Amino acid sequence: MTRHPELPERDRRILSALVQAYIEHGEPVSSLWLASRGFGVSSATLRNILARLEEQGYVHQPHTSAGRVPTDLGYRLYVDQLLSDRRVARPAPLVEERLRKAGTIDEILSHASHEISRASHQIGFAIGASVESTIFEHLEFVPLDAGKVLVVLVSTRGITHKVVDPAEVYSGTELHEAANYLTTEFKGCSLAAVRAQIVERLQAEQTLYDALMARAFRLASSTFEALDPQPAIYIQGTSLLFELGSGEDPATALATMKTLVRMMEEKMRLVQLLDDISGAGLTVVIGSELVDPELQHFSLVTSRYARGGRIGAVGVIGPTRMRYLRAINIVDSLSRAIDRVFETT
Amino acid sequence: MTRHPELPERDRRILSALVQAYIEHGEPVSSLWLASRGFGVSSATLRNILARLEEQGYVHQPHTSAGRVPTDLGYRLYVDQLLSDRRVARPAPLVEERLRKAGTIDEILSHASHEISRASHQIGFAIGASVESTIFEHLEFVPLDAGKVLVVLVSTRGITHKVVDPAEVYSGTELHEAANYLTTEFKGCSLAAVRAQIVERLQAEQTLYDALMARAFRLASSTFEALDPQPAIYIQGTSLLFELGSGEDPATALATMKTLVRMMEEKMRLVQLLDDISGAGLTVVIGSELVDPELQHFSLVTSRYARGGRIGAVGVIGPTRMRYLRAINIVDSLSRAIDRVFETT
DNA sequence: TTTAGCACTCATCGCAATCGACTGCTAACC
DNA sequence: GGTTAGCAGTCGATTGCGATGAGTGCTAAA
Repeated sequence: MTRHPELPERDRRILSALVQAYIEHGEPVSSLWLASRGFGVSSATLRNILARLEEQGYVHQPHTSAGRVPTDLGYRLYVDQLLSDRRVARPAPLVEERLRKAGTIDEILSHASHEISRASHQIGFAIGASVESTIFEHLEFVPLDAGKVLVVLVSTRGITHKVVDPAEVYSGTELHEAANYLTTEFKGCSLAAVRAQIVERLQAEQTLYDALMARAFRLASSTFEALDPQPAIYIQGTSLLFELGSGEDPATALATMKTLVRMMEEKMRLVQLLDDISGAGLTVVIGSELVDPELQHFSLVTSRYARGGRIGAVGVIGPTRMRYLRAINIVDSLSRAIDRVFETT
Repeated sequence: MTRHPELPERDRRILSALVQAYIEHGEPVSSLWLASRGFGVSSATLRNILARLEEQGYVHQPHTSAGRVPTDLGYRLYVDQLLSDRRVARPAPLVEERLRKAGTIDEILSHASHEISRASHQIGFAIGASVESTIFEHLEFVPLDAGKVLVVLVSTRGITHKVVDPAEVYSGTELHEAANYLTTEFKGCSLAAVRAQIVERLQAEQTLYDALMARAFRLASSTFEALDPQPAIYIQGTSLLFELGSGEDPATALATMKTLVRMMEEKMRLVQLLDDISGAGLTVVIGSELVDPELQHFSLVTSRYARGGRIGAVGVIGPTRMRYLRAINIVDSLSRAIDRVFETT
């Protein structure tokens, strides 16, 4: 995992120190400041090194008489170093316990995103599986007043319900039998497959040799036709938005908030973004490495999980100048916790 | 509804024009500008009048050589005048139709808040009933894998579900019978009453002359014990946050956003706030009239609804400098639409 | 009571001077 | 060759100041 082999060890240490300092204080780092941090060299030497690092594209000067700020490439080297040096994240048994107590997948993911946000002081998110990879488990029809029917659908994604108002009237026992029939028929199939099957069989209705089944399918169709094809996404930490902006000038902070609030609303864009990030396991994507031009100033730390038939991702989104070490550890330990919880469910 | 009787008609007209101008342009209004709007008097006269209005607390000067800005009292007079002159809001049949299509109360209120936000370009909200005023309708237990049970609770508030993992094992038919028993037993009671009854009967378990009922109550207890005592609240329009701030200086806009984002997170505070507003029907509360010191610069336009056993409120929150006329009409027509929808459900 | 005229106030803008935090470069040094 | 002290140079940030102009309050006349 060690890229950038051309860079001497000392330069690399200095660059890391610079990145850390910038992350901590948010101001351009000067040669004098670095010299005071005990590298055994003077500020003049550091100036030479910094000039070289700038030539190589790792750092950048906002203006001639200013210190240096890491570029995305600089962050990249810093993060790569973190990832290669890193020990396995210490487990967080307390958090895992709390996740385990949450019943449905929805609740688990909601908790997870909340936990990530709380610990990282950034916006945390968790994303579940799409209909393609969600497995149908159970269906139940509950009669309500006035001929309406409550449909309860249980799948690996969790439980969803919906009230439908069918044209025909169904008796209580009929509903019960229909649900039983559909459950045994489709148990173990993906939701997408179930939906396809239902459409298919309805179109060739004559093949349905039993009136009960025909009615069952008509009832089921309204449940499955409107299934959201996108995976659920949980986002937490909107209130931290304005903390990230503190210390910087108001106009920048405002722009940052705008972008992120818009992102939060356009959840689908975030889903798309995460789909694009192909890497398995823990991944860090920094600023310009993201395709979306609006997100040039943000970084994404994500980790996929895939256990017990459930797949998805958890992660953090924040400014490129974020505490990567902390974020990486939190995301990693959370995704491991989710793995374990799903494994034993 | 006409307060401030001491104010001459002409002064009042001028004040209204000033408020409208300020709402529209967001800049202090000068005597010259007002003179150009055809009151038949010169700017000098207007200056005299404005000086008097300032003395009476209706307007305020940011600094000596600036125009006038309405105070909260000024807004109050303007709004009172609007309310007394106002015709009944024109109905919005399209919106009502859309609301009617939404099945559950949750969906109706969610739609309503969204509609309010969209139409008013402010943050819209809708708030439902608390457990005290929600009526129990129906209960269903659905067996899942590994002894877990899905509890589906239908009430006037909508449908909620929950997975419980009971210590005992229940058969499918037993669950069915238990649900039927509990449903017939409690149908029509408020959720709060149901909860109280269950606790009571469990504590005096010996009075339960039937093992089935005893088990049914134990199962039901876990469903009802954790019922959220607070009413549901739906908030929409967060993305409009930054539109309100545009045009003003970034620091102010940032502060505004901070406050509102925090409000959105602390939903309970908003609920409390709404409870404090006692007035029936349409109410406008302006800036300092709100107790909360953080909300000094915001106004609230709300309207209660109460039909078909459901009570609650819908409304708009925005800066004191908001388009009151528009907000009032929207909130009023929406709350009437909700009234009608609930009436015929 | 209204109005014209006028002096006065005060935020805003542009501009020049100053300050100071850093750098880049050169020349000496190990 | 790498390192360091010293110094000139750059450029953003801050400060001070005068001009500008929008808008008021006041006074005296209509």
